[in-house]
Amino acid sequence: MKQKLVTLLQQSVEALKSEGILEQELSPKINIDHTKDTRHGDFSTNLAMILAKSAKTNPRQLAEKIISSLPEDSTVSKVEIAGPGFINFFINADAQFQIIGQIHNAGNKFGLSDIGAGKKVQVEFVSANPTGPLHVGHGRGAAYGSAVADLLQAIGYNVSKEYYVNDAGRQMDILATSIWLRYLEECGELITFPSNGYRGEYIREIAFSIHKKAGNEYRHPSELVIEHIPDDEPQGGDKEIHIDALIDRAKTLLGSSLYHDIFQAGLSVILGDIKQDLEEFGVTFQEWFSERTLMEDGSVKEALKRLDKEGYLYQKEGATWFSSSKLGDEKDRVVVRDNGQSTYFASDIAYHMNKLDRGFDQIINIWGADHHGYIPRVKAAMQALGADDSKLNVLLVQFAVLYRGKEKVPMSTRSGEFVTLRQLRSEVGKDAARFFYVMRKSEQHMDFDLKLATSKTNENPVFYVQYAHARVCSVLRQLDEKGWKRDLLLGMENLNLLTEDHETALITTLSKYPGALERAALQYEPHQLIHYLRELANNFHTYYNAHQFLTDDATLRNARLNLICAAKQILANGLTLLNINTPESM
RNA sequence: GUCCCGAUAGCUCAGCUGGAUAGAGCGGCCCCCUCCUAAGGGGCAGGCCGGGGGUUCGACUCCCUCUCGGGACGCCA
Repeated sequence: MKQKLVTLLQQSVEALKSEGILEQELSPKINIDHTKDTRHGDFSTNLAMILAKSAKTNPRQLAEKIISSLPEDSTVSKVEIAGPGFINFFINADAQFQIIGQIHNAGNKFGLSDIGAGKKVQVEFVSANPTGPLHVGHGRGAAYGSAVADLLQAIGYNVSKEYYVNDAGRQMDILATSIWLRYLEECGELITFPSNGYRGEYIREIAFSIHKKAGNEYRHPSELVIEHIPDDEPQGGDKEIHIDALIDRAKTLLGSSLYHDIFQAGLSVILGDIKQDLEEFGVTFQEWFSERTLMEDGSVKEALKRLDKEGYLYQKEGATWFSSSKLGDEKDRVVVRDNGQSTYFASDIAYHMNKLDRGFDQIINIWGADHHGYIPRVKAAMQALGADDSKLNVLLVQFAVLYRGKEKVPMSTRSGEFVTLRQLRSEVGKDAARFFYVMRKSEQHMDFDLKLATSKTNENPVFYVQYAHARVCSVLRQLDEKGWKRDLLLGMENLNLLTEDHETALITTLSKYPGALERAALQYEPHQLIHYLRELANNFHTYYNAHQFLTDDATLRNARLNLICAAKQILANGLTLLNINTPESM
């Protein structure tokens, strides 16, 4: 409908050009908006106000001329000038009704489009270190990332969802060592657990199962384990030095093969847990990309070689630096440490090189907001690799701050004191969790009150939307119980009986769905879709309370049924896209 | 100190790439089930859109500045 009005206005502008009223080279962007107030018609444009200056006349006069050279069209019943120079369009009711038939014909495909034209987009998200279960902070990234990806898919992009697994590096060594120490405890050794180790209960569980399976195979006396190890922080030492020494000790005592066993056991259990957790949350990935493979297959070396070849690497103080400051970063960054190990950032450069090589037209990274300082250096790396860094789009997600009532819940992965995504799901359910997470703008701080979210009294907006869907289903069941049958054709032929204010409002809202979906997708703002669905549900509930659908008059009844079934379809399309269930009864 | 994000009703937040009288939910008060699930609906009260400048026909929206919150600034990942 919008497109149609744009075309009509374009024709009018062309006509005015040839009359010499408007300048030839003018090609204004034509803006059509839904009106907020029905007294202003259905659509409006600010075209006259935009062009008034260059046409050297006032907006209302110009609007007059635009209207008079507007071609006749059967869908437009009235055109008015209002306010400072808005041109308001009133659409024929018959044309408005068409949306119901369109929704019925397209079904669950209604709203989908090919705006993306099949362009390849990669969305990388969650990518939490596999050192423990996902917590509620990761949950937000998961919900947001999958929503963004699914929305882009819906408007015709070819989307690939990916999880980058940080299965290399010091954190993983700390994990392996933590497991080993718990294992030693399991064997009966007396161990003072490092303050910097992973303290979660899941570590003990992994240790327990290793002990159960392998007995004392990995056991060493605690005296040997702690011999000459520098003090931990509580004893006045440095916790980092302490844990690094323990890692070295683990590697020495166990040897690389046995150490790798422990490492691998930890990784596979935790990663398996994460995968299952996400799957139950309705989040799936095409690719789980391992950081370690980048190191093992030489990609990291290759990436550094390319940077070196372009003259972006130099040596200083025993380390290798990338001169990212030449490319917009605030300072240069180390890529190979003085101990010969490459940094996390080096892996990241290789990873993005890999993404580029895979030929994505657009790369979207979803990161926690605390990583925003990384954006310039990654973009710098992409430029250094000869790529267009505008291909990379980093979306930031603020952490959710948890509250229990008025009390802030402290969270730290190390201390093991955190609320997991799994706990959240079991308490509030998948639907509520996803809905809540995506309800807010991603870069907005979010207060997540567990008490409120876990309370059985439902102030939860997800039910409001789901209930609208269930209510339509209920009406259809009632129809059946009354021994009536739905007559689709009869309803379609009598849509013109839908003249109540509530009905036109609902129809208008339905017609906004494709636009809402498109905007939500292109702006990476799934919350816009949520807001749309709430508006739609509200329109429906109001209508439901004001009018009886199952009237004795079969023509009116079937017309109304067609309308509410269209509403049901859109509710289902939107909720399904967000991976939220559409219950038939509640 | 530099950078990022935020500041809108008592609370939590929207405000659709600058538009007409700033909205919703919750909380408060008042109404609506002989009627398709009241997990619903209707109404009332509640706002210097953080302050101040600027651009514009027009600003919650864009620019500058200040104030106040949150976060980031490692040879950690």
